[in-house]
Amino acid sequence: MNHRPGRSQAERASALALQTRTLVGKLLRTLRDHTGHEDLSFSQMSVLLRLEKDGPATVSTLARAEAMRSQSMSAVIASLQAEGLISGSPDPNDGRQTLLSLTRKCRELIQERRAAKQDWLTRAILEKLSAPEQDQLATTLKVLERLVED
Amino acid sequence: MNHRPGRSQAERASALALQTRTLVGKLLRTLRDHTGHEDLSFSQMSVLLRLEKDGPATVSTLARAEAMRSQSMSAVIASLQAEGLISGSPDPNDGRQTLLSLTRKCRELIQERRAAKQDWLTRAILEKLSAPEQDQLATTLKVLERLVED
DNA sequence: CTAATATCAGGACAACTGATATAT
DNA sequence: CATATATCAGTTTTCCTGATATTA
Repeated sequence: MNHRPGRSQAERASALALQTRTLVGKLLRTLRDHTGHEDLSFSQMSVLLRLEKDGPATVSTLARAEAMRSQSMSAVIASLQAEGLISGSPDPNDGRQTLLSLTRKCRELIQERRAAKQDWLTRAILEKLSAPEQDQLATTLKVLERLVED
Repeated sequence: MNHRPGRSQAERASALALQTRTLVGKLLRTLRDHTGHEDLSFSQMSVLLRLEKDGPATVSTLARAEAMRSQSMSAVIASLQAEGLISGSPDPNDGRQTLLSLTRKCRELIQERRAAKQDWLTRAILEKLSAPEQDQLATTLKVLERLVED
């Protein structure tokens, strides 16, 4: 169905761009809906999951990882600290930086949620995508990463 | 690299979910940055491109297509009408509905922008993705569509 | 009368810009 | 001094909820 004659590369890329753009918007809104209002926000959740996966990080590092300004990330961090989910300790090697890590309370919360399968996206991937489709998603995510790298 | 022993399906799905979540956030912010501030917003652009591709539509239809409330879509539409980019005419068959379509001015604007290759995402797809990667992206987009369908 | 469409009003949240303090 | 990190303050944008008018 692709590469059919009469359709230029540019037209094809343009159609792909529209599809991608729309899907990003839909996924964002759907994720936000399913993350829960009295719960954690989209950005808060991203930060927690990242810290859990990669270990302690600084505000700047997290901001870059999410393609967000450090001022915006500071606000996310402050809200998470206010809820006792992450804690910061000064970096002994560089006084400007603060190393952020998950509190025990947060780790327990994540474990609970994971056990209760409360993450909508994880559940959707498990239930609606076959193993080959999951592989394909993983590969495409790497490709898309290239687009936002700069 | 996938399906390696010792890693449960659930862990794999969880990791994929994190990657997906992060990418959605990054793509959204990157798209918003590149769409231009004094220009059209992310949502405005999505609506215009959709109307161009699929022809006239109603507020409700557009809202559903973007997984957004009709009240929110109404606001997007109002802003586009204020700029003279779309026009609405009452549906003769159903007095509740208004059929929205692109104005001549808007079509010309889109053509100009396309000729000037001003859409960042289209350009990025053309320049950074090989033809097979573009095919793969198209297939994965369909898979992801299933996740947000409900 | 019930359901669907669209809009108005008000509010919450996310992320921005600009300015500032501190440490390298 | 120039650069990097982090935060404070103020603002904009986007999208939401709830209520209302209109038409099917």
